[in-house]
Amino acid sequence: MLVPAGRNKWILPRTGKMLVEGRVYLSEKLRKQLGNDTALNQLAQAAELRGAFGHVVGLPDMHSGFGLPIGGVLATDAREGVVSAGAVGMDINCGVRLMSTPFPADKLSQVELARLMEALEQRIPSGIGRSSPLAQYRTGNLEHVMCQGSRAVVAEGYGLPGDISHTEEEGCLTGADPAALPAEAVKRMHQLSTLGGGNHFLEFCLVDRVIDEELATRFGLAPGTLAVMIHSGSRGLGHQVCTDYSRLMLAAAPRYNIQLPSKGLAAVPIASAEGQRYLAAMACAVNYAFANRQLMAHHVREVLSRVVGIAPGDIRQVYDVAHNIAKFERHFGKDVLVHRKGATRALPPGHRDNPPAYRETGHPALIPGTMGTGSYVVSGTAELSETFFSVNHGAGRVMSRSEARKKISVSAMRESLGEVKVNSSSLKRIIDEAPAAYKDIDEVTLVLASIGLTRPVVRLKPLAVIKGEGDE
DNA sequence: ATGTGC
Repeated sequence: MLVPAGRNKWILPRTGKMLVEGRVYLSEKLRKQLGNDTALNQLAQAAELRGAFGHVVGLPDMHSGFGLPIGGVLATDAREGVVSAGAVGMDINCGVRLMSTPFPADKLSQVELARLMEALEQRIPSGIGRSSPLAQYRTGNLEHVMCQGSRAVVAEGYGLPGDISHTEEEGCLTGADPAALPAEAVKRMHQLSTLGGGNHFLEFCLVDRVIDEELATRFGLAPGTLAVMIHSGSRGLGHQVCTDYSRLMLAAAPRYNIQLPSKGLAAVPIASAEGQRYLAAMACAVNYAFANRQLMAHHVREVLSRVVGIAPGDIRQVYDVAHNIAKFERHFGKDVLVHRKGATRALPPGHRDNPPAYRETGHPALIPGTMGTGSYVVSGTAELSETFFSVNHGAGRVMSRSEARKKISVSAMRESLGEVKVNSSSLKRIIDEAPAAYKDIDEVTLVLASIGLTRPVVRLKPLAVIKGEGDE
């Protein structure tokens, strides 16, 4: 199915109803690992959607998802093209925030680390179905959060102004309209400041390896220091927006003479009333997710200052990026809607959409690895234009959750975690997140770096991780 | 990913 196109690069040729070809970035090893995964079919199907522009992209962590594969990018013509809820994904603005500290990680005792975890667990509920620990965010009257994102909660005292300038879109995607939210979604916006389950986590880590000294310095990441990574999204709200609009798009597509390649890729014209409403509802969920991570970052500051005495102002936000989002951008001289699903934007040095602090360097792109293994901070280069300035969002699964539960034993998982502290007393409840269920983060991250599309900046090593538990 | 499935 894939035709080699140079080192770590493959073409998915145009066949059948595909309007554009696919470009897929995999090492030989990853291509073998992917095999004939349905992800390649899903990528080919996405290329059939009206207005598909340039090429569809499969990133090194790609694996099958609902509609578009996770680790997939689809750009559609902003005027003539469609928008697909499934091409953004269930967890709208699932994303990652990285905070740096000046604190030397080797000065942190195991007792202090345990205390940090305990204190954070008290403040941040995790797992499925949990409600906000903060009364004012359980009222359902959250129009300001939907419309202003991070800014709304920083204004209420949860954060520092620098957090906003160090967040993608400054923590607020334009075009949000709470009136576009489905009734069922409105019922589910009581979860601000909660972590969630699955691959979401809150991690204390160490800036372990500095690969690019100049960029690491510019990003404020000093070797040996303690850092914190928050991986979470829009919780039940985003899930409901995707579910309801995907169903609506499926019903509406025939009215616009749109032939759908699959249910998961249900789509309507961007210009249609349904398309506009989806984008307005999606922006609400995007902003809710930015605010969610903002609130958790506030708790991280409080706990770090209380337990180990780091001044809150010294805990800086490196950046916050979205992994599941659709945004209007300009590429190859054309206005397009870029759907990124399990993909992170990574703008190159000098790009005007960079935040001012990172205009010259390109903003940091955050790639969380698997629990217990490691994560990367990378930066995009000008050559990354061929992926619409997108990089992989993680390591990518090699097994489904159910497969992982069958094949991985608790003892094997415990061994693979090594010294990493885990909050969960029952590894069985998070076994679908075992490192063995994922690809190798080093291998995956180096695919784009080795062909000059990204510059790896630092590798982070986990010290302790908080995960939401599922069922046994 | 998810008050976890048409």
